[in-house]
Amino acid sequence: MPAKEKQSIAIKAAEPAYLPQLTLDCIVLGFHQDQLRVLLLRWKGTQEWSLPGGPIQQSESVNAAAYRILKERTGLDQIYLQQFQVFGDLVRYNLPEIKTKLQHLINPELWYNRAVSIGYYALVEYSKVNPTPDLFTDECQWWEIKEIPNLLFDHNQIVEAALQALRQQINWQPIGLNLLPEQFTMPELQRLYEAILNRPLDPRNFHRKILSLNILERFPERRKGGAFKSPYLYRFNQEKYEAVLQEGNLSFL
Amino acid sequence: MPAKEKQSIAIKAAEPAYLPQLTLDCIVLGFHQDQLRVLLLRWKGTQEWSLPGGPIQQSESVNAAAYRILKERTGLDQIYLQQFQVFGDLVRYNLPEIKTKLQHLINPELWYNRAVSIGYYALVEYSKVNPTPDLFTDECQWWEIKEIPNLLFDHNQIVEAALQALRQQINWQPIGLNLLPEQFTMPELQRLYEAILNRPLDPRNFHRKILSLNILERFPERRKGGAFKSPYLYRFNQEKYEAVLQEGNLSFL
DNA sequence: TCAAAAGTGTTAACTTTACACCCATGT
DNA sequence: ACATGGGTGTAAAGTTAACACTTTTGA
Repeated sequence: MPAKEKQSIAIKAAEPAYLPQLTLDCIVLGFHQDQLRVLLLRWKGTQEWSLPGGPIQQSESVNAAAYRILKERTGLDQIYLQQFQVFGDLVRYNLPEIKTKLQHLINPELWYNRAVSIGYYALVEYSKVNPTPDLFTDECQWWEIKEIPNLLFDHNQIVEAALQALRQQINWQPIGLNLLPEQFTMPELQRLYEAILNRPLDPRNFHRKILSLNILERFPERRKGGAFKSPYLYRFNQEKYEAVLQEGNLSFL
Repeated sequence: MPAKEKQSIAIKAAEPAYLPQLTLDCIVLGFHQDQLRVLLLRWKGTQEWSLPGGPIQQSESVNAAAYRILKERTGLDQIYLQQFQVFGDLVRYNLPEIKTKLQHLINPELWYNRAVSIGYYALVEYSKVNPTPDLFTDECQWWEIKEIPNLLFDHNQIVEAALQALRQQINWQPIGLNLLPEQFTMPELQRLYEAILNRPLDPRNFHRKILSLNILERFPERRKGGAFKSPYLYRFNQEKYEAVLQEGNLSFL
């Protein structure tokens, strides 16, 4: 990278148009081929990966910053987003190591000694996402949750914390549906839950439980295509779903 | 207040020894005379109340800042503390109004246009607390949760959010015990739960449910003193309690 | 002896779990 | 015809909810 560009990126990151020493990290989760996946970015000129994220502008709320970042990285704007934890330890990762690894992109003097990060997880429909790198990265890609490499910063821990938070929440609220396309089959939904909870579920009990929430509508047609009995298609009833999310007083699975 | 002192307080608040534009608010909950209570501070020379809180030092983690503030306001250091939400809206309260109300304490020019606040709730044993005001306030007092006045900033909303978070958590974890003295009776514990959940509970079912957690030990003696049957005293078994907190896989009440 | 609050058990309703066979479809 | 995966019901176990009377104590 020419020195000029390096300089301008670095200045941008330090600009006082942002809240200093505060960042935001997003765990963007999708579901594809029976696997939970997370969106990661590869930093320019390196093989180093990290979560999408960044600073918060003075002129936007923290939630708006999360939506903005998600919009930039995925192209989507109607997204289920959940703030789940603040990472505020004094030493969250090996800063000298980061400075060295990224010195070709960011002037080492411009790093804060510490920053606090607000963690969000987002649930998105895999097929609608258009993964887009940011200024510092030149690749944005889905990774299977079980194959995530060593990430920069404390991002491995943040992913782990996000998954724990998600597993908690899924006990109370039918979050899983945000990860599926508009039409989906019961076995697909079940595999999604199995992926999130990381354990097998009984199909008969699962079926009964989900239907008892009364947030699904079954289509008359079935999905064709495999060498087996065609499954029914469902979609979820947005209104009833919202009502259930509001109340949040169901225990689930 | 003499101009000199005003100046020094103001400089302190703006000192770069703190993370800029980030603060922390603590909802300190206690239980006394069958009522949930919250610790509030009255600002010097005003009748205005707010939550304890403040900025985070560069040299301390966010959690450490919360413990520090709690220690300063209550004298306690072994406290159940739970980070529950970040308040990051662009406009969280009427800033010009705040500047005016507190201009005798803080130079209006020193306020940030916005700040993000990290909300913590703390559960403490009422009788052990020694309420202590901070630099800006001259009174620190318990208020019944149902009688909280209009607070400065967005603190009424923050209290409301804390209570909601607490009610959620109490479904999973036997939090209530943190609010009671070492020895307590079953009816006391029940009244605590009723205060948090804001609804009556059946004493027989409650008794059974709590005991089934296996975290309580009953003393042979009973508590004397009222014109009625003396209740048994209990304490909780720290080890088993910790184990239950860890797992967090019990649904409760 | 009376008033106040504590202690305690049973049943019905509901929820959760465990479990296995037949069906539809494409090759 | 067969391999693949989808759809479906029932019974037992466990959990939750509803409900009322007797006991102890101090005044």
